[in-house]
Amino acid sequence: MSQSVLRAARIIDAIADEPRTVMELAATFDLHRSTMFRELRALESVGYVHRRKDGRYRLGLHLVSLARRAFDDLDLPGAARDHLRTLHGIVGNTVHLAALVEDIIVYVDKVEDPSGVRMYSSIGKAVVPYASGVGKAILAGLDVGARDAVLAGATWVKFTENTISSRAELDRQLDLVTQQGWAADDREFEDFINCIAVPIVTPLGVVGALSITAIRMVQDLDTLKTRIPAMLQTATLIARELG
Amino acid sequence: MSQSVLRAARIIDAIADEPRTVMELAATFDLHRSTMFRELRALESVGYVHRRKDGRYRLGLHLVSLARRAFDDLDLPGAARDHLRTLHGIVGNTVHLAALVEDIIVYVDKVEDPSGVRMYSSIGKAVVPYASGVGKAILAGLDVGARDAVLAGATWVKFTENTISSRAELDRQLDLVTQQGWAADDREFEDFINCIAVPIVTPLGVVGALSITAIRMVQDLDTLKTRIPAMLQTATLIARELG
DNA sequence: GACATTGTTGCATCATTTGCAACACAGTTG
DNA sequence: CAACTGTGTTGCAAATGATGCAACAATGTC
Repeated sequence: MSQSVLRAARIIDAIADEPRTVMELAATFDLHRSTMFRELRALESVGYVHRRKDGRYRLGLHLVSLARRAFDDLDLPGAARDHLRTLHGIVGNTVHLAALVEDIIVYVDKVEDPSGVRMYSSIGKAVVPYASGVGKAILAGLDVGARDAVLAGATWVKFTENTISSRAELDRQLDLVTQQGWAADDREFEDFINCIAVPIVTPLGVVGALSITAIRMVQDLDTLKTRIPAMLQTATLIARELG
Repeated sequence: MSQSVLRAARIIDAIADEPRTVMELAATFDLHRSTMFRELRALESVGYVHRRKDGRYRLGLHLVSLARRAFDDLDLPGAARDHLRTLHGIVGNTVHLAALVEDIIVYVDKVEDPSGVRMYSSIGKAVVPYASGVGKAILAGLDVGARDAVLAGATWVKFTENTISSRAELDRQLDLVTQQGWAADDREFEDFINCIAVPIVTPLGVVGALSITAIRMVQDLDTLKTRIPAMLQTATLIARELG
């Protein structure tokens, strides 16, 4: 059973790449025309591919409706929950999880440091994208269009002296974030708080980010940076669990 | 080859319905556990399904990335083009095609009545959702959330005496549109113009609408209504071509 | 109008998938 | 704690389903 399904999946991928004819696909997969024809007919009957008037096959609509549900079922908090707690056990700091939900970034989970100061941040609260570690970690992984959408309502309020206050400056920083794979918030939202964030990247792109936070006087940014490897691994584990 | 693929598709649909275990699926499809296990492993290896920690399978992320492309490839104007011209040949009136593109409704094609008056409406122009036949035909097919999104920027300008000028009044009319399957624009945008519109509905939901337009003095609304069966059939043909 | 190319179907062969049995592992119960 | 129940997982021989072929249909091309 695996062979048929595997090949069907590869055929669908080929069609996703660009619409193809029966002959092209038969040649690509080294199959007889008749075989490929039957395969495509089967895929068409379940709505996975669709035959255009010109004879080429493209992806079918049923795939889209499936994906909508797959996306709705995507449970970032659920997938992350245990890993965040494990990370917290390692680093000790408050750990935040943020998700990108339709152009806005929202905190969806956090693990407080019981011994430390409780910080003001609540689950469900929207994140200021340009003034937070998770915001920057997520923005750095988006293409221009998506980045524009997230920043559409940006007011560029200067919360602190370090707050990024222009799109140009932000874009410059995001380039760096993309390169290094993590983002810092160096007193950019609150004067006494630092944080480091890493994106959670699935085959779909960035779906969220996680961060660790510290009071500046207790731990400086360089101390937090030593935690980056652990954070990256946590992010990878969460991504794997998602998909 | 068809049988394996067909069943795989049905299994995926079952999982889309809600996450399932190997045993449940084996029972549903009357297969041995081992067989279903192997099937799911194959589907997992290509990213179509994903095994959660609790052992249940849910849809995989690869499906979502496929769907994104499928959706991008969706070519409403291309699929509609010939059918619109055929319809124009039958009814004679100016035919418009509108698409719902990310919360806004846009004219994407039209067939002018060469003998009639050229009407002011251009391809690419955004439609006023509450003051047009195609707008109402589309809105009627959307759920509350999507309807809210489309109407987010609505100004409720009264273009004519008949223009709908409140959400409540619109919602009332849309109920009727949903019931009857078509929408009218009875001098609601321009005093001298009437139109009838029908939605184009795919398995994904409403993706657009088409309309026929007439100068009120030349053809009244009742005359236009006689064209509804032809329009509905055209919409069905277009939807079929899309999917 | 003949030719070339691709689409489409029936059929016998062949390969893949299937169910079984057996083992592994976890959670549960007496 | 040990036996048990339910599920996950793998090897193997039987059986079902997929494959290529050939032949025909349909379409476009020279």
